[in-house]
Amino acid sequence: MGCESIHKRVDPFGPTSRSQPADPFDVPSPDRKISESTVRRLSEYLRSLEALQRSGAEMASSGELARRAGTTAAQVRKDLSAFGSFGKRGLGYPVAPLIGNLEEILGLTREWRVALLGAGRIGAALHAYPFFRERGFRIVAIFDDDRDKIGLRWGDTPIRHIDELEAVLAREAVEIVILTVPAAPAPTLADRVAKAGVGAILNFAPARLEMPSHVAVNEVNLAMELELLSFALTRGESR
Amino acid sequence: MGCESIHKRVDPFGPTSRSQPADPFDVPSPDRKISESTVRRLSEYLRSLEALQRSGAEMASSGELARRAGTTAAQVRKDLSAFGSFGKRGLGYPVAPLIGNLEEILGLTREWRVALLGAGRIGAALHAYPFFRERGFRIVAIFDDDRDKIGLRWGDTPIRHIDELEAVLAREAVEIVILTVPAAPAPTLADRVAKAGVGAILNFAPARLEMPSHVAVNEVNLAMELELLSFALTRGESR
DNA sequence: GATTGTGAATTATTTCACAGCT
DNA sequence: AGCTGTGAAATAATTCACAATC
Repeated sequence: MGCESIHKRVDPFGPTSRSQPADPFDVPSPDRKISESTVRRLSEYLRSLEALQRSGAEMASSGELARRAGTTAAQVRKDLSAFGSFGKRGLGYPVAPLIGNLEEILGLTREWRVALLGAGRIGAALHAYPFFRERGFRIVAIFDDDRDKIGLRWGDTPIRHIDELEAVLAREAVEIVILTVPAAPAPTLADRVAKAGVGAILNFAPARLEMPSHVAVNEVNLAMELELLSFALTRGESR
Repeated sequence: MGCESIHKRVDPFGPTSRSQPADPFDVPSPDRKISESTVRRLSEYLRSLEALQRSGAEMASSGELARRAGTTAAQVRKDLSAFGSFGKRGLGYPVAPLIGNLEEILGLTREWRVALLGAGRIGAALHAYPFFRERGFRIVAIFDDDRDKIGLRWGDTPIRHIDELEAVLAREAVEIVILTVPAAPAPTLADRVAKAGVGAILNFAPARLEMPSHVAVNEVNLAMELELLSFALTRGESR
């Protein structure tokens, strides 16, 4: 989208790589291309499975998962089957192992080193969002260009000046940058981030970033989300 | 979508209604169903056109719009042609009038009365986001359940207790609710909001809302957006 | 008996290609 | 000559339906 996405252009859903040999949740890399909508649903399944686990369930059918994730049973099975055979016919999917499989597929079994570019309100909200830590997204650097903010700390992490961007991204081995700056500086900053070797950008600035295809970009446009509702209300009024 | 897209379930993209007779930007309501991805792109075109207008352009070709919005010329023409013939063959689309047309299509020519449900950091960031005002999304009510916050004001708007939800939604004629509460209370609150007659919900809580089909729901899941990048990095590493 | 995994059928979306204006 | 608007073709995503398995 979501879907898109629209916006949301994550290019490198390209073909396969080799999976590590001695992994408790060895997931076969699929040969067919995985669509963004499939990955979004996998993330929903993971959320649903965690809820199921909390409520004590050990097995879950594709129908149950579909109900919780807001899709169809066939869709659930198709999505999962792209990565392997995780279910038992007649019984469903084992909850705990499937959580492990999905974490493996989504790359959530390791820690990701994240930098926040823009220490404004959205940055602050994201920094405080407990989920990020829980899922292994660790904010290791924060940047801003406001001299008044430089040197302040959010938690343990000092706010550094944008001038130090390249040096700190390298030193901290940052892999993902979250861009929460205004639209105007966003494209230039994104270029610098990409040149510094960062492989993924989550962009909250209402600006389109043109990036080399090896950089994954995901756009979150809050304006657009409201406009979508405005459109729905405008057309839906008669129903 | 995104776009495809999971999450982001805005149902009522259903068929047509009558358009008002004496409108400066009378846009024919299309008969075919409009997909969410199309609406998302329309929003991008609007953004691109505004940038073009600022740089003094009077006409824009589908190719130029496509380049800026990150899609193809054919896609731009298809998307726009679903709502009418806005271009001039040989010349392109007139920038200013098309902005008007898109604002009309997206329902941005009127003011929308919005309530914020949850006065935490995400709520604060959204409240401060200047775009909302500019586009006519006016926050007329703020709710929280934290007694310490009740009575505080954000700008002109007092933070009210959730107990007053139904009364204030009705009194303020709220049309859109932005949910920035934790996952646990989200479904119950969404039900109350829907029962109170609100037609659209923008949900930031990581919880699936099951709503009657006349309520448009749009989910923004920040967790998922990062997981998408994690997936891309995990599979893309070899490229 | 229930439920998965998956080709085949269906439906949706995007791209092509070109006739028709300006 | 340049560019739109749009059917037709191609591609992608979803749903169906059923054999295989527990």
